[in-house]
Amino acid sequence: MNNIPLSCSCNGCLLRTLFFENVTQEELGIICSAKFELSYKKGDTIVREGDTIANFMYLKEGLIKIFKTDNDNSSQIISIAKPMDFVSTLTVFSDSHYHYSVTAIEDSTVCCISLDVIKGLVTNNGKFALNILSKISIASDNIIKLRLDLGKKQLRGRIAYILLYFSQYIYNKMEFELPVSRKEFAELIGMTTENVIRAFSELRKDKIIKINGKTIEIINFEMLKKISDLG
Amino acid sequence: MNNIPLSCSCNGCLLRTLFFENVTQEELGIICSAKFELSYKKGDTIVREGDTIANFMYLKEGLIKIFKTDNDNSSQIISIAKPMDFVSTLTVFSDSHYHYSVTAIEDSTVCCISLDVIKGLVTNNGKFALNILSKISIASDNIIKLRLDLGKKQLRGRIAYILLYFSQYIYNKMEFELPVSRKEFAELIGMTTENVIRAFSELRKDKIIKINGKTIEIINFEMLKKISDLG
DNA sequence: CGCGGCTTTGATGTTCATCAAGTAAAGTGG
DNA sequence: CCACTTTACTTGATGAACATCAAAGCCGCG
Repeated sequence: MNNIPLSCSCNGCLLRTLFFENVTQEELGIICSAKFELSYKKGDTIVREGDTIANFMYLKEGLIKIFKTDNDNSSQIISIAKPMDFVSTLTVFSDSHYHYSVTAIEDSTVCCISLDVIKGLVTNNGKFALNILSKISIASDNIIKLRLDLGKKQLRGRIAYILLYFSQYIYNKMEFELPVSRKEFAELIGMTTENVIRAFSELRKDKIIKINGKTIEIINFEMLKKISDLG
Repeated sequence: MNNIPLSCSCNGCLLRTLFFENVTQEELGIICSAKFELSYKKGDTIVREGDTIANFMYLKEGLIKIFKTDNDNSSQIISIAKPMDFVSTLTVFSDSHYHYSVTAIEDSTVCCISLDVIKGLVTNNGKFALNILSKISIASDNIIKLRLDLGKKQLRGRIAYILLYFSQYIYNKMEFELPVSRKEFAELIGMTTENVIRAFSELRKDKIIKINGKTIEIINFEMLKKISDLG
């Protein structure tokens, strides 16, 4: 009954444990032959606001930003997604067109499965449906929590919060390459580029972080956490 | 095969068209006997952050606020929900406890169905599952859109935006009773009570709105829309 | 090599929070 | 029902936080 060719890359893929725990071997065979992977270089556009939604996409490798462009040339970054996160944003099941754009901020690999195939699975496999519901809810709630948390902090608190987010949630290291420009950082926390830079400089002068271009090292974690919590 | 008693209130309920379009008469019978309605007076707590989630709840009548309380005694209002909207917030399918609190801001009626019953329907009825997925996505996306829109505006823009939200989305009238206090308005847009009042006064002086206590009348719609759009 | 975008710092003005103080409204207990 | 307390509302004055404008150095890329 195992319909997956041994050569299929789905066999060793971590994403299986995320979404496809509850599917039969037969269903996995369908997914495996229907799926295709796309690679993107840093800076490449993966999804453009207004595009028709055809595929269910999630991130296998890399890092992406989900954002919205305004009439003028300013943007708001909604969230940063890491491997195992949705790419397709939340409107996959509720609209035929994307509400937001997605761009790779590191070299990335995206796994795509036709939305029709996924909808077929949801229709025929109740456990899969419940699992997807749960995953969608978590993804939404994370974004809402991010926006609420940022909304009640001011500049320094927001900066500290996002630095900790990168350090703990994305890289799990005290030293890391900032994957976004100062401008993008500003677009993520809703402040100006200049003030992001100023806050960085202050944190450096106060010996809370070390900065070398895009490389950030957290040298006073406790203080950074305090600034994030109180500020 | 019609298992709904003619006396059952589900028969004439608008909520049926929202969630239960795709269920069989038999399934509707199950829902009908499992559901129960709860009434709340203005100011009553419907859900408290941290409570165990037992029911799938949506608003039949009234108006509610979904909010989060901080360690100190300040709150952030996440959104205002009107009839046909979710009450249970988004974590129903992803966590066993509520992340947010819900309070009635007008006399309200909530329809409750055991979460087990809903999960059973999702498992056995694929079309129902897809419909729930779609509704959950829309609810999430609306909240995210609200937070993003507010985030890029300043005081006057936020005030105008929310006034239009009440006028157009909730009441569909140019004159309405503001369902929230000045303090709650401030908690919704993330500014202080004093500045909300000041902005109201300015809009009144500029003859864009009339204010009489909680009664608001929009007398220059175009200008209010311009303020909302531009900032 | 030079252009454009990113980064950095400083100076200036706007927007907003905070503090203070007073009025109005609404609930509470005798 | 009235005195009392509390909560909501309102305005002004002040300072802090932040955006904007300006200028200069840096870097990558055609």
